[in-house]
Amino acid sequence: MAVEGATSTTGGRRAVLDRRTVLTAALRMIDADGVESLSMRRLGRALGRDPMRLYRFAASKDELLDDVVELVLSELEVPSATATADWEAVLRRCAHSFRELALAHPHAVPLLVTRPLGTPLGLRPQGTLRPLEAIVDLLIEAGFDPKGALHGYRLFMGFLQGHVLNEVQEQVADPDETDDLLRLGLHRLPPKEFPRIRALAHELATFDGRAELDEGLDIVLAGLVQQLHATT
Amino acid sequence: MAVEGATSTTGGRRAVLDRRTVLTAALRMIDADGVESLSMRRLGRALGRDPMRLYRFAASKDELLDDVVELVLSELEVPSATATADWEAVLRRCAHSFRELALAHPHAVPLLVTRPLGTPLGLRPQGTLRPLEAIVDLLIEAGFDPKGALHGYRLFMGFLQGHVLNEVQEQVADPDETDDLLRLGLHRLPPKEFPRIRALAHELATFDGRAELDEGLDIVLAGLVQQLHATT
DNA sequence: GTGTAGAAGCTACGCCGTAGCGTTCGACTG
DNA sequence: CAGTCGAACGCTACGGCGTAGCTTCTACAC
Repeated sequence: MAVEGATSTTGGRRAVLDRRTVLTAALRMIDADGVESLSMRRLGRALGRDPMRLYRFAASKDELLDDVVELVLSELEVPSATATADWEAVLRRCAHSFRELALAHPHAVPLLVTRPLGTPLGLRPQGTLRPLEAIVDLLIEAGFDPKGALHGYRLFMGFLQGHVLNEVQEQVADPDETDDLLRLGLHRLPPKEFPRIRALAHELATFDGRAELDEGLDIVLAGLVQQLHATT
Repeated sequence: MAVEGATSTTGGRRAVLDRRTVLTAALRMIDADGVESLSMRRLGRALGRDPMRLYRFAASKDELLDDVVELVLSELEVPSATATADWEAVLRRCAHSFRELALAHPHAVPLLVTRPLGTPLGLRPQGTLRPLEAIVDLLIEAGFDPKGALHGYRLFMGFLQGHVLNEVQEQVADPDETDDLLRLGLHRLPPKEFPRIRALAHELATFDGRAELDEGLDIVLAGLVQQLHATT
């Protein structure tokens, strides 16, 4: 059960514990059983190491969680300096990349949206700030003034976070049940008070996140385009 | 039943512990010191009661947190059944109410966006579902078909959550510092890699959440109006 | 009184994060 | 070669956590 990297020399000799190994093991643990299942002791056990060893790579559990967020975000496809031909297409691509990341690590989503809350910008892991830098750069390159670019980033990223939160909520109470009302547990809601929700059972059960993301992107990007043209 | 719900200060006699008292005390604790400062034992101590007593009102700490979310959301100004002529204005009002709620309880925001994630719709506290019911009702009343209304709700609420997450992040590293770069700790960022962010120090430091919410609402609501006209 | 139901409290178990300190071991110095 | 040193690693312990199980208290019905 011990997760080990490449054993270097002698067969019985374990490789030196490595920051990346620790973080990926932590992420794997979160992916498997959720954030609250991750403890320093269990992570140590999974790595076959003393839990205290982990403090070589993160000063505290909080910092380790921040680093996990950085690890996840490192997979995000972010606008690069070269591809600035069509900034709308680039943002679309980035949005879908973010969505796919969230779907690949649904249990990490609470971390993604929550960890930055307590930490001032400058103290966050730098990998966490790359999307901000890249998108603001993209928008300025596209003609926005700095303030407009920042607002655009916030609108875009806020919308994205909201969408992902919506989509990851898609939780089924009883997957074996075929009736939509029962699948979502909606039968427990008093019909007098929640007629609309109950009537939406089918729509709720057949949620197409990808299409809805594009739908939202249409609106958000149109808004940004209009703001761009209004200021120039 | 000898349950006297009176809040009266009955001289030497303590009032019977009450669900609402427990939840408001929990919320006060979160407001004061953040979510992770809330423990059953500390909450019990704050109420002058045995921690185990709290399990009369919530089956677990998780459920108690869900109930705190419900309590916070109960203050949200949600569209009422009395049909209002202008649904856009109602949504605007609701959005600002949500924002004010978040600013009043910034430490509870992680809970607000995070708690629903693990729980199927039908199993969530009912107070949590009232905004969904009300807004979908409003949109259908305004002419959307059910599916469109649901999509509209998701877009609206997702945007709102995103905005609030953005605004609550507004954290200052060093409030005494006058220089914007230092206030946000941005001086730690390597200038070569983060030129845009560093240049945005002033814009970041002077964030007008209210105005930016309205800005975003303009875009989102315009998008909804257009969708409404496209389908009819 | 006596019974009873609900409110309140106590103890204990197995976890948790992490401070402090000791041990092992490979590589380098002389 | 012996000696030194720093990094990698582990153990123990402390105070706090969520909560299961059980006992005690109190107010009222009879």
